[in-house]
Amino acid sequence: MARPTTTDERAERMREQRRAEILSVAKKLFAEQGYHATSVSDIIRAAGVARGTFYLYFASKHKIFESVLEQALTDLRGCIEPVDLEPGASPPARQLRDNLLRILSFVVGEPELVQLVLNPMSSDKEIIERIQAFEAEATDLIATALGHGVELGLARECDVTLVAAAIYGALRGAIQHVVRQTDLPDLGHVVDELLAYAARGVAVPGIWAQSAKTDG
Amino acid sequence: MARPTTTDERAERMREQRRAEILSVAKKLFAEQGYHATSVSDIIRAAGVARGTFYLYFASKHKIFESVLEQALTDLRGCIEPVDLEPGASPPARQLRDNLLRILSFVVGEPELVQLVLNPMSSDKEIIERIQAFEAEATDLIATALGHGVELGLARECDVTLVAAAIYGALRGAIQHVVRQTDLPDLGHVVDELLAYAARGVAVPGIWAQSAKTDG
Amino acid sequence: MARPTTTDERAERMREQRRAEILSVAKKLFAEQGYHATSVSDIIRAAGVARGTFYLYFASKHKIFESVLEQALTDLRGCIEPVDLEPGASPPARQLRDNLLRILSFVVGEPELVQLVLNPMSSDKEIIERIQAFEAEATDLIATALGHGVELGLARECDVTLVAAAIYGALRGAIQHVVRQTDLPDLGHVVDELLAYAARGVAVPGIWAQSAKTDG
Amino acid sequence: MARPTTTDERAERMREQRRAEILSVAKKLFAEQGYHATSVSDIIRAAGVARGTFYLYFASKHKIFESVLEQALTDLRGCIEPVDLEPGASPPARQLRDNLLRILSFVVGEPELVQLVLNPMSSDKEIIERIQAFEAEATDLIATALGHGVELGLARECDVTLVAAAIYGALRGAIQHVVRQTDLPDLGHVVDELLAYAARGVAVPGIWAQSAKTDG
DNA sequence: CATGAATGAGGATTCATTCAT
DNA sequence: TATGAATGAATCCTCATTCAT
Repeated sequence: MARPTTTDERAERMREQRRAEILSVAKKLFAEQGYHATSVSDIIRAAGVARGTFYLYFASKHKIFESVLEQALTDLRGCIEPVDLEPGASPPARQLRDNLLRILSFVVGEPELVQLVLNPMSSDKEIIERIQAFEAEATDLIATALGHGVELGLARECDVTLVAAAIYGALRGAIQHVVRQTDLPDLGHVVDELLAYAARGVAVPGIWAQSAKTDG
Repeated sequence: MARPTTTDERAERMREQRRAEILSVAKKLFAEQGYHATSVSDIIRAAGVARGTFYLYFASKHKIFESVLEQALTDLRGCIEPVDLEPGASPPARQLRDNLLRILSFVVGEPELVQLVLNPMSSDKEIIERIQAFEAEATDLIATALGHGVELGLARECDVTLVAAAIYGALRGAIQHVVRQTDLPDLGHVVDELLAYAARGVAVPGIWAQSAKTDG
Repeated sequence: MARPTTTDERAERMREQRRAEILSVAKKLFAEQGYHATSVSDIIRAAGVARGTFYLYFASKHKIFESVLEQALTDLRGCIEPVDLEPGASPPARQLRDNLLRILSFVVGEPELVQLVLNPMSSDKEIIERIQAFEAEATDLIATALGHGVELGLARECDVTLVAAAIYGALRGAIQHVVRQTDLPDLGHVVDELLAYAARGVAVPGIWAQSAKTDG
Repeated sequence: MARPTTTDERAERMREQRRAEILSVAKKLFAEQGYHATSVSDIIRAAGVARGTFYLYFASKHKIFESVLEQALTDLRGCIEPVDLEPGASPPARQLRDNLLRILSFVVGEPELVQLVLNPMSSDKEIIERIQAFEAEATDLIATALGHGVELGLARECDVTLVAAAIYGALRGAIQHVVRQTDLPDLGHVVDELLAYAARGVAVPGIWAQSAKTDG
């Protein structure tokens, strides 16, 4: 406690800071120009570090791109809270709404990441596969939730994986739509529209009227 | 009638064939590896032509990519028939179904193009913009149709552009889902599920019961 | 005599014509753009012949350039009549004047050749050497004449080869000057000025007054 | 004073050295083989540097050629001191002689440059134009001097620009003559011969006897 | 003879990565 | 640690020449 920070710790912190700075700059550039169009020279120029320094923090251009992507996917995952169906939990529709709101809020704050993940202009196979893995993961999540819904009689019978893919796509489409707006829309409104659209598509006929009231 | 093909015509045909062959090989490679990861060397090796020959048919690597893309977008556009609301025309739902069926059939036959257009891994800004223009076009088409639906009382009031973006996304998601399957599913089934999902999402509450019967 | 031209002869003539046509076009292009900047494609396009045809008449791009150059040098040589010092011949100064006039007249009619020979922009070593050989030849001619002049007491003692090189250079400079004029000057005037300048430079002091009268 | 050279300064010097080394090698090759016949591969092989290193110092093959040429023209210009006609200055003939001596001395020490500037074998239009601009400049200088000479009654009336072109040509011819000698001649002798030739050509008749005494 | 599609060696340039200081 | 000069494999493209028709 006498010396809360050793020299090493301070050094470590500076190291982290520098790494973060380079990473941040790279994220911006990758999102703007794509992987191939962004050279290591671009990154070090923008970050104000020497060429050699870059390789002190990242093993290769490929690796820093992976780091950027990893961070993006991790952050995105962090927005999603699996729907809790326990008795005491808040209503599923509510949880769904909160999830969407979190995702959209995050995405609006980091539009570059959207570009990176949803329009991965220029990358190589491995990276595309990484992104597709994320999409599969997200789609699975939706499929699982949808499956539960069907079991519980909340959602109608359907080709669960196909509809999940469609829902993921719808969400993705909506996100792109939102991100492209010059002035940000009311996210609550977007979520409501989205839910109204997506939920109806899977709701069992009778249930709709009620859920509409609940959500609205 | 005596000489149905002149020498010139035959030469022209061979020229076309060769061009098509290179184009086809390039399409495959671009779809598999992306624009940057595919070198002209890759293309000529796969096509079995000399380096110079390539440039006899295409002015540059960029141009051949544009050709591939152009063809894809043109073919895709060709699948879409604007919905005819005239009295004598077949029911809109039917026309919608036919459109979807055509798109899916085409897409299933050319899975590489899907990769190219929907997951344009690696390309440069200009190309990405071309694809986004296509997406905007498609989304606009949907938005217009949706707007008409609302006016006619077939669809409920909603944020038309947002929902159109969601619908485009849903379609896109479904297509990717279909293309990824190893053994092709019954496209009719896919279309029905898709319609069931997408239509409900926008249908006016009362109408659903009927349209469900009609479509199902 | 019955048939003054056989089929072969006619064919031969046509062959010659075609060759000449290509050569002429090539001369123009080489003079305008230089050797390297002029492609075989440029030549055949301008000449309106097929690629293969070109190689029917000229073994290579290099060879056609040699032909162009050869023609130019031959024509240029044709303008020069060695000064005849025999008793009955016209006065040497007169012969000199005629030579210069012939050279300038030719050069003014074929400005491209000047460019080609005097400013051989872009050529390779071998060709440059060919041109230098021509220059050496011309300089030798001048040196010999100058030597005779010294022997005969018409020219003052001097470093004959050096002065010959200077005289050749002076002539060359004057030619370039003339060719660059947009509207052609009076060649007689140019020759007189040139002679006045060049002759004085080598004349024996005393002689000048007379030769000035003679020339003027 | 304690540390006369910082690390930076030393690095800068090394950088300069390397650049100079490549430039020197390139000058030699360009002079020997011409622009087109000299490949970047030739240069880096001769300079013993890697391909990338070349582009570290010169943006392109074209640029390094420009640098070589620029240096040559600058050095050449540096040899010329405009003739000073002020009362106290040394006699014009003397100044002329010194100029010529400087030019010849320089040229003898850098024979490659002569090749480059006077026989610019292979280059493109732009470069040829640059050289012609230099020639025009030099010719203008001579023309101006000659014009003054005429005004002052030192030179006879003549077509100034034409004679200037001839004088420039004569100088050029002499330079080529000198450079081609295997063993270098006495430059003083060359200059005297050249002056004797060139000066007489323009001197007013009467003046010659005197100036001959003065110069000789 | 004439044609022009096909060829492939060769050229200029880029850029991710290394390493001596 | 930080630096940035040096590296060279890899890329796109050109163009003189050939040869089957």
